Amino acid sequence: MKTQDAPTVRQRILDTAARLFYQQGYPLTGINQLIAEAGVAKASLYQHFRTKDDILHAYLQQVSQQWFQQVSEAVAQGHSPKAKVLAVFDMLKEFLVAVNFRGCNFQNAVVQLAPEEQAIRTFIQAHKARMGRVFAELLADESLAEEITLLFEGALISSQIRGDLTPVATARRLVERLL
Amino acid sequence: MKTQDAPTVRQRILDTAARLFYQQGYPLTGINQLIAEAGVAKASLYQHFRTKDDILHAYLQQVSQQWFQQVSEAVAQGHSPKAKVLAVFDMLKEFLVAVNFRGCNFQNAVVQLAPEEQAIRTFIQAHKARMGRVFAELLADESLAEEITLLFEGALISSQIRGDLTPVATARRLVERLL
DNA sequence: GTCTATAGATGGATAGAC
DNA sequence: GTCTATCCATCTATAGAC
Repeated sequence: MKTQDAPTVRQRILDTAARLFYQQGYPLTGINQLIAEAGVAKASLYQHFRTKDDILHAYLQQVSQQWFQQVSEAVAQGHSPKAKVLAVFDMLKEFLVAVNFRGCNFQNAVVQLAPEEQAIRTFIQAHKARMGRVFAELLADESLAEEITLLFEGALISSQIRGDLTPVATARRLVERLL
Repeated sequence: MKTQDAPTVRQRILDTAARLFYQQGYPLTGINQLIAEAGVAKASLYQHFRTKDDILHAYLQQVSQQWFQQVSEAVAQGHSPKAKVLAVFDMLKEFLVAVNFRGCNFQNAVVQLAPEEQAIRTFIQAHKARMGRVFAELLADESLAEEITLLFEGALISSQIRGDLTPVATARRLVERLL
């Protein structure tokens, strides 16, 4: 492995892409702005990524990894299945405040995708399926886990639209009653 | 009122915009494609709308009106509050199949908005608030209505991501239990 | 209302020099 | 890896002629 300092450039591109794609949206973020803010040359970018779509894919992979890192930390805090599930909803609260209610990276990406980008759509489906499995493994009740996943998704998009935490509070309240 | 044939051009633009914005997304749909498919001249378009944003706004207003038309038809079919609420979820099923799981016009729009387009974001919030009131008036239970609204939103986005109806079925099942 | 022409910016992507 | 120059397409919007 001779890639020792290469990660620096690639990582700077990915971090900048993560910020811009999330704040402005994927179609509204141009390559020119991306390289300007990342401080890399255009030729360097195209040495690490073949297309803009490749950057989107790599960025989503990175964010997915970070997301499940946060999820498992939240799960570790609860001392019962019920407490673990509720801890995930508490994590969601903190997350939304931290990102200023810009919603879910994956929901946002799927909405902004062009019809032909099937590979990325598939990746997002896998991410969401994995999130569903987190609840399913905690609860050992497939049907209940589906309901909670649905409330989680609803809380994500609704809080983004409203710009406040009330949907998460509503979801958490109902989850507590269901468990 | 001298506007008797003017609606034709304006309406053709709006209908085409509705189709393209919904299928391809707002940023990915260009004015040039819009006028080409609507069969109007560019100068004509700018006679009816000041900016592309104005078209988005008018399109959302039109779709919102049509949406609540469908909702009240669904509500009219039920013979009890519970049946009326469930009828709305049945309507959602038909809607999603008809549009091939492209999701909610308003959720999609809010995700694709640039940060500065506050007026349109406000309109979408009002649309969703009105949808919440539909459930609230049927149930006379504010907190229960919020939960059902949340399940509705979750079913919308989840079915879009998955590309099937299982989230709506899950939502409907839980709603039936809650009522 | 239509048509064409064009402005002026920006899009993604490539090539060559260093 | 950097820089600059450039390709061609597309973007929103305006102007002028008919």
